[in-house]
Amino acid sequence: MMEEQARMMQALSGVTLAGHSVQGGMGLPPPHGHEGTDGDGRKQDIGDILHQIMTITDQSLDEAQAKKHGLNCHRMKPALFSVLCEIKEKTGLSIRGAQEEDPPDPQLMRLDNMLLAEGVSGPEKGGGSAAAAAAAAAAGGGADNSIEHSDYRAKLTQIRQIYHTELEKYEQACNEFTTHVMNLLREQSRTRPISPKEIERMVGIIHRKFSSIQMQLKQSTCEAVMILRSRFLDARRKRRNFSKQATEILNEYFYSHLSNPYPSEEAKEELAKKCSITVSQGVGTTITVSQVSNWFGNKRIRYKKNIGKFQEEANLYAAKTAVTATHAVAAAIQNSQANSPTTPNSGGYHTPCYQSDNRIQ
DNA sequence: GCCAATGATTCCCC
DNA sequence: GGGGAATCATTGGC
Repeated sequence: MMEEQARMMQALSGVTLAGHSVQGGMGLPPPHGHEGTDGDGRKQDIGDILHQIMTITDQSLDEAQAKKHGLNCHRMKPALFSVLCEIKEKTGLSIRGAQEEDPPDPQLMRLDNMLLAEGVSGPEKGGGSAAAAAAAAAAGGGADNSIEHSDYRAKLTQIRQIYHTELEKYEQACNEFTTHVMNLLREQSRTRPISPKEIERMVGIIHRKFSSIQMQLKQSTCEAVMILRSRFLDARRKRRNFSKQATEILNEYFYSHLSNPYPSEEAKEELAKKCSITVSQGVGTTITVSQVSNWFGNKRIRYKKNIGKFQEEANLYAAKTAVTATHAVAAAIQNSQANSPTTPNSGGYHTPCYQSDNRIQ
């Protein structure tokens, strides 16, 4: 370090301070040898000033402060600083400067593109994202997957919010830190040679550090989205057999409406609700309207294809519903006898109407 | 492991 | 858009 300083002093003693007057009128006491030739006198001046700077740390605090103040007010200070800055530029810093123009990181670009495609970064599209729709489409889902769809969107929105909050925090911290460092360097530039370029470089370094942190955030956000997507799609792709109770409810409806096994939207909703209640008691899953539609679609075709095979099942449900109907009628009669005459209880479901003929076309 | 059952998906038609 | 038909893919019993 001392060798470096000595080298700099040596170098400076031969430097021409272009554009700066170095003659007389100094804030400090006149240096020795001032009466010599003009060139020699200047060299001697600079040598003395540098000597004072170098020895400032060896003095007491008060002395040093006084000397520092004197040096700060010295009319040659700007010239000296500019030369020192020039030397710094020409030495190590210029090498670092060459590394500044980094090409855009391809990994960062990939992450940015992905976050944009998933709807995490960039403008929000209706609270969800095109990706949600794309995911639904990729899974081949029909229009009615609202439960899973909204769930996916809600989680994606959550990720989006966390991402933006964190990003904002990083940006704020980056700005605060940059301002702090810049102020510090500006303050220090009064006592040591710091060029604006150097400050710029320092800002660049800080920004790069913070963007590497941001990259980590982007990476973990991408991972979170990937996990969410895979879970969402897996949940849709995996087939789960309906519970026994759910199948019974659907079969009861099917065989009791064999003449017209096409439940209305309301009936489908009601069936889905009923099935979900029974299923949730057992497995913990819900059945959607589209699943009910699928079930009836499959059932109609399979029944039609092989009526013989399903005959036994049809009889079973016919008997079962007949018993239920008998009980309902008995209860109604009993009820009418006990109270005033009322209409027989038609039950929560549809009246059984089993027919031997197949009306599916 | 095989195979029937079954829920889901896709394509096509009306 | 809903339904039929074919097909895929998974489940569960043997």
